[in-house]
Amino acid sequence: MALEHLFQGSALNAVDAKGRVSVPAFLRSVIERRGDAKTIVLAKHDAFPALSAYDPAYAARMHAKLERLLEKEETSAQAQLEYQQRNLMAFAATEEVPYDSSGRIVLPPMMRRKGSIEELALFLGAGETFQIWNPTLFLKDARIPEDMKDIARYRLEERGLGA
Amino acid sequence: MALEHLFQGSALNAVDAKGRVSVPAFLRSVIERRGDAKTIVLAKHDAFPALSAYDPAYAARMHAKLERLLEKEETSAQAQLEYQQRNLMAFAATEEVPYDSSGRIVLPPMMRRKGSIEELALFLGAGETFQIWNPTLFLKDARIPEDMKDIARYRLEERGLGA
DNA sequence: CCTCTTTCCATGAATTCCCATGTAGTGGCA
DNA sequence: TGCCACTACATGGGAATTCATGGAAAGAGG
Repeated sequence: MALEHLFQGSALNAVDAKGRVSVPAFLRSVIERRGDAKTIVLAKHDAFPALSAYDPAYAARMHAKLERLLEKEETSAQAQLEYQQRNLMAFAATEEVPYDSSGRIVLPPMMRRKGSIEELALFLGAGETFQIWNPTLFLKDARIPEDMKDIARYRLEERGLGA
Repeated sequence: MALEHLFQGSALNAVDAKGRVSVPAFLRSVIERRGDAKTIVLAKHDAFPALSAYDPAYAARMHAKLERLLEKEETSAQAQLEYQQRNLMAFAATEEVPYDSSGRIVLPPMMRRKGSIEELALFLGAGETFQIWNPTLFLKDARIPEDMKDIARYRLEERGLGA
């Protein structure tokens, strides 16, 4: 996968009273290069108390991969069930949200809660996907390297917040 | 294959006294992008006590797929029988229902019963198809991952129901 | 004529769209 | 090199639309 199609960089944006957030322009440009949808897919991150986000084309590839797996493996009841579960997680537990001409999405209330997002959203590029964090939780999480936290601190200072 | 336009997201809608339910707008938009029918096809889900639903175009593709399977293994009488059964299930055991201008369908009584749907219908995107559950049964089913149940619980709370 | 079904209208809430503003970064030009 | 338009972005507010949902009216069938 070409480098110019990977999500990278970081930004800290405000979430307004209506739940709107600007998706950083540098992430949007990657989304639009990877496919031409002006939409992102949101999911609860499976390891962190944050959200994971990606473009619809990525979601479609995940689906295709699941289907191929199912057809290969013998149709044991166990394999069938696992397929059903993963499929539900991949689609029912995610939400596709469009961003408007100014690049904003509205964080669906459910996602906002699952990701514990409050008034600030920390965007972090992660290659095939990117993450959206509550910066406070990010700084608290013991699993996050100090260097990464420095980035978050920098973004907070830049805004005159944090300290 | 139509990798774009997959069903995703979740919603909990009311079923009124006449058996009417609003199909969530985000699912309708996928249906109409996949083909231009304002109709959904309902079937009993083959693994869960719920309904499976999709667009007419998907039904047609399933049929084509079954036919191809048959031609491949034409020699086997066993395969013939399986084909007949699956074809019957795919068509006789399904109902196609149109939704009106406000996006509502009337759940056919038989389907309502097969899916054990009462006064609430939980819609879950599942990629090529979506599911319609009685939220109570969903929460009871041991095969459903806890993360998925959280979503159902959230949708119930949102409505001031459940816990 | 009565019952069941489908169509139409009504409404409140939620969501989307559109325009306005501040700010920062870019490049041109004297 | 210092100043000034110009543009891209993030953000705010309010207006206009859409959505889910209830109920009434109209139509079909027995």
